[in-house]
Amino acid sequence: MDSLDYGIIEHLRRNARAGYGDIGEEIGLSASAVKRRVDKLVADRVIRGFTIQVDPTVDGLATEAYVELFCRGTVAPDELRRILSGIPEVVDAGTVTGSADAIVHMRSRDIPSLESALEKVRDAPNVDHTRSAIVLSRLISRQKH
Amino acid sequence: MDSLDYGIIEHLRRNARAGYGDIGEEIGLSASAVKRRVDKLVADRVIRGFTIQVDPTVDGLATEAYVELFCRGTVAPDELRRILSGIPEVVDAGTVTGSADAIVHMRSRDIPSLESALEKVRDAPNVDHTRSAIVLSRLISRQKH
DNA sequence: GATGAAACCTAACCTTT
DNA sequence: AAAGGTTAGGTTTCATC
Repeated sequence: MDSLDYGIIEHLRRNARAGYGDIGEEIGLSASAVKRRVDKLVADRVIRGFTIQVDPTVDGLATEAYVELFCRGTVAPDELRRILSGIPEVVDAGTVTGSADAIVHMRSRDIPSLESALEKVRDAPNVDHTRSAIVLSRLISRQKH
Repeated sequence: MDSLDYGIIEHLRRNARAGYGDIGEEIGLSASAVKRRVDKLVADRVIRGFTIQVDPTVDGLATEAYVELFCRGTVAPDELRRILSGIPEVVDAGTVTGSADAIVHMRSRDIPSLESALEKVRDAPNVDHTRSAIVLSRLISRQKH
């Protein structure tokens, strides 16, 4: 991971379909050298995948909530991860400092489907209760990792 | 936007570098038909961009927090957006129901840089106070929209 | 959907450090 | 050995029909 790799990642972030030649021109390498580095970055899982950013309305996932999760006793992060990974509406989650054990960001089609996803979260073992804040209007949405 | 377009989007989400021929094989279209559709999806801003998913540790943004934002009086969402968009550490934010006015997801290098970013949020006009929950361990991180 | 020229990807081989 | 350049082939893209 040197500055050339960072340059490649930076370029691919802006345009994942860029040609190796184009990238090489920017950072000062030949196309094949760039390809070798990209292949290595993918093999090393530095680059996790090539994807597209899509207009959110296409998914019809217009309803969002930030949910605080309160557990009974101590719950292992791995167990929480296992539970939450089975709920597709969970976009983002982490254990946190403060009175809640975790914060879960959920995205769903509408309020009823959000509610049923929330029930799945609440029905998990050791989950005591949740506190939800429904998103009224999205302010920032930056595409990061 | 018919089912073929959805198929194309689905395929490109999994692999943004897929060839038009490969995509066409899956959905039953010729390579040129796929290219025309992809070009149109990009022109119509349904596809917003082609990008990569990168190992988060590469960015060195290891510290995260969910911050509740409490404002004085009423604050227009547009004003909040203007303020928050100037703070690069803000990954994600939305106005919400409940006692807080907004929830802001921040990502930063370390605790000191998170703190200074938080100060920028708090120093914004009409922001009364904030309540932060620092992320201890990331549980889920799904690449959506 | 098909065609053909231009661009690109890819792997093998060579050079340099 | 490790990393970049060069070349040649096969494939893909892209404009046109």
